[in-house]
Amino acid sequence: MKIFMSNTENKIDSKGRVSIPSQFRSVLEFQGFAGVYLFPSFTSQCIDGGGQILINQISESVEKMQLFAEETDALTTALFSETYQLNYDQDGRVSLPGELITHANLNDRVTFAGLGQKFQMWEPSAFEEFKSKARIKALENRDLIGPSLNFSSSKKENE
Amino acid sequence: MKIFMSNTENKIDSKGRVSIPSQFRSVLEFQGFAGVYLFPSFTSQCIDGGGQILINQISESVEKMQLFAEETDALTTALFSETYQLNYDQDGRVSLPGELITHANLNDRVTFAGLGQKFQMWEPSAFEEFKSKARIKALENRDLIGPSLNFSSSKKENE
DNA sequence: TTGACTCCCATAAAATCCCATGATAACCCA
DNA sequence: TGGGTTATCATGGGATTTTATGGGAGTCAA
Repeated sequence: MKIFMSNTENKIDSKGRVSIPSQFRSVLEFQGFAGVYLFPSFTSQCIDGGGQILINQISESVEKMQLFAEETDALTTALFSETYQLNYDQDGRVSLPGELITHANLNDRVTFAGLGQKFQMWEPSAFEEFKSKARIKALENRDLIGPSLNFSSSKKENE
Repeated sequence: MKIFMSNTENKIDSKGRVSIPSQFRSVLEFQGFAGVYLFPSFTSQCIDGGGQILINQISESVEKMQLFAEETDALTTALFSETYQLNYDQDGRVSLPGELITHANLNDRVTFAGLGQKFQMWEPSAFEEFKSKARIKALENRDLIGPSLNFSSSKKENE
């Protein structure tokens, strides 16, 4: 299973285009669609992104809901109305909708961060800040992760 | 599976015409019919819309109800008598029936919002209001959605 | 014949295609 | 192992296409 990992900082050019990192593209295309799905994160000032698998998971979870219920409308509005399907061009670039740029407070650079089945796009300095906090949380919650990871023995390596 | 997503604000011109967003058109045509089905929303002051798949879903769910004849008639009347099948022209535009314009309280602009298998048409400022409420409801109901979304991680951010 | 609707064309803005460049990484071969 | 060649990638920018929108002209029915 291919997943999104590592992080890279790319430029947003004068036309508003960004290159999707080539490693991410290979994950996306492996999922069967040469494009990305992007939406404002519910919890952070960043953009959440993923491929066909992520969208399928979301679609399936709402498929069985009632057709004409206000709750359904509210949920699907939150999920889909701010989600953008962007095919990238042959150079692997997309142009970001203004709504997403605003939400993530982007200027001319953006950091792509792989999170496994999805990824995030951050204003670079905001990402650095988030990352250092995430590291602390990860250490606190390391017992939530399966035994295959040997965090306890590596504790000392953090000097 | 192609679905309706993202949102765009389009103009209603002096002849009462509106462009169906091109991404929506590609979903509709993928369903085999170059037109839209529109009807007043049951629960909100907006227009519900969709393609052939949505209409099929509605028909099927009515059939499964096995109601008495009078009840079925009442339901199908309510559902279908106010439903308009509008073919768009070669520029992708339809002219909205007055009844729908009245129901959604439209002036010269309308926001198209994708909700997955259907979409909605709103007076732009009314949509903004609905969307912000929808976001809050979605956060409250985040457990309904699969683990793929980072809804759950937000719990920890209360610290 | 008037109004509603459609067809057709024009236009400006936005999105996309296409090609060029420099930087970096991967490769190859002596 | 080192040095040179090749491939890949991110990025810039011109050219082309698509899209939303305005408006003229034709069609049809009441």
